[in-house]
Amino acid sequence: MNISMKSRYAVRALTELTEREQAQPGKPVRLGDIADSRDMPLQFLEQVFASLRRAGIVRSRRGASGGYSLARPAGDISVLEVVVALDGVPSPAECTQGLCERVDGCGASSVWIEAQQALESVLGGTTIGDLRAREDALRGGAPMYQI
Amino acid sequence: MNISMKSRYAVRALTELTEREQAQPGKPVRLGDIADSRDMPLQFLEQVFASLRRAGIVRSRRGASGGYSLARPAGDISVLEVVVALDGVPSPAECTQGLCERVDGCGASSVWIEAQQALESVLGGTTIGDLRAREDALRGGAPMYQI
DNA sequence: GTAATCTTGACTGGAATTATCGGGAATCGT
DNA sequence: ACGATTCCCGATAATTCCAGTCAAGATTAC
Repeated sequence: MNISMKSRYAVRALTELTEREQAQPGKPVRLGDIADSRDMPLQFLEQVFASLRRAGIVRSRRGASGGYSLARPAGDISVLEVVVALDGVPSPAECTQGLCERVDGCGASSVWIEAQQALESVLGGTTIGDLRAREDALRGGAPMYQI
Repeated sequence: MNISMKSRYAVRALTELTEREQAQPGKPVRLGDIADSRDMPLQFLEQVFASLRRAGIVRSRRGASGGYSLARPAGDISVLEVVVALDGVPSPAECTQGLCERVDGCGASSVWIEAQQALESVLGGTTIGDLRAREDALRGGAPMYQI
């Protein structure tokens, strides 16, 4: 169940990235801006985004006025995918990865497997786009559009 | 917070304890027997069972021909309860414990909370008695829980 | 060319995990 | 009473993992 800071930073950062892309479509977003606006260590985020890029979740453009963009629409990127890219498949116990301590007659492994499936179901059913929408809702009826 | 070896040993050990109690009701089971039969370090198990005793899951009897007994029927002991006794509430991210890094406008925390609830639902809905029954099924040659 | 930005790998300090050790206290059979 | 057995408990060691930092390199815009 190792959902580490990497994954959590990644989810927060991707939500921020989505927001900024919506504001200025097509323009890459600097990692420094994301780190600043959500108070995350920049150099740590660099590690995180390197993994996200290898996983095909974001695209990068180097050099001046470079930055990161989503490789796909935010609604097509599940939280599970992000977690897998950074921490691997979230499993409450190693049993679920075929490394059961006692292969024969271990009734316990079934419950860990079920737990893992439940976890995957929740994380796989939520996208970065969903989280972006939830943040809008949390911000109290979108002050920009208030009458 | 992870599901550590302590919790996994505990679940395995309690399943074994249940089996042995069914074979010889009323007789305390030596920890050494449990450790031997499922290949777990005895002194580590002692730590585990100290926690289980404090949590009211098992009862102990000291001295020669002493040992441990279940404090309640195996069907009334949930896996969640065991995990909580050893590792605390299993939460995929600290957000869920009221320690969100960014309280205001963090849409991400909701997904971690949902994940935790799913986890608790699975672990809370399975008892040691269930696992014991599953082992019987596995040994009977009818694998019910394969993926 | 120069500045901005991503890319990569090594490194570190601290914390958590997984035990191990050594003795102590209660209990039973004889 | 006595000794074997078993649980009980605190300290400690070995290992691994995590979160973050550092430093140098590659690529691009201007």
